[in-house]
Amino acid sequence: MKAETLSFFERVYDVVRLIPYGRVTSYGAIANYLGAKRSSRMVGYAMNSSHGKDVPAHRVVNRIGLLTGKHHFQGTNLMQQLLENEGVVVENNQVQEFKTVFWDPNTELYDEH
DNA sequence: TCAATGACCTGCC
DNA sequence: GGGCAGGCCATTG
Repeated sequence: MKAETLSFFERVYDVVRLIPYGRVTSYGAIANYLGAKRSSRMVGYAMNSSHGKDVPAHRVVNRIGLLTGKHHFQGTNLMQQLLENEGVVVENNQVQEFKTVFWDPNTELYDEH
């Protein structure tokens, strides 16, 4: 909430907000986009602090498309509901066609054709 | 300041 | 091919 808070967390939020509608990404992809591929855990940790912010954390899943953070959402299947609402097929807490709905900031934003 | 946590990822058995 | 354990880095107590 202060200038000091503006760090990895805010950067993660910014990238998450850039996720298009009906698309999802992984923690590692965001971390890699931030230049800290090894800080993938920090991305998830940042999401933990994203509560109360306009950050579509439901669009962020692990590298296998598993809704690991669903447990942290308000409802039990709220995260899945939001994803399905955007057209993302989710089953057993797992995103179907993950590679199809997957949105890699490194590829989409930079777009190094 | 030190130590522990964490919505992960990669590597090894 | 599947499962288990360790490591990384930043934030919080």
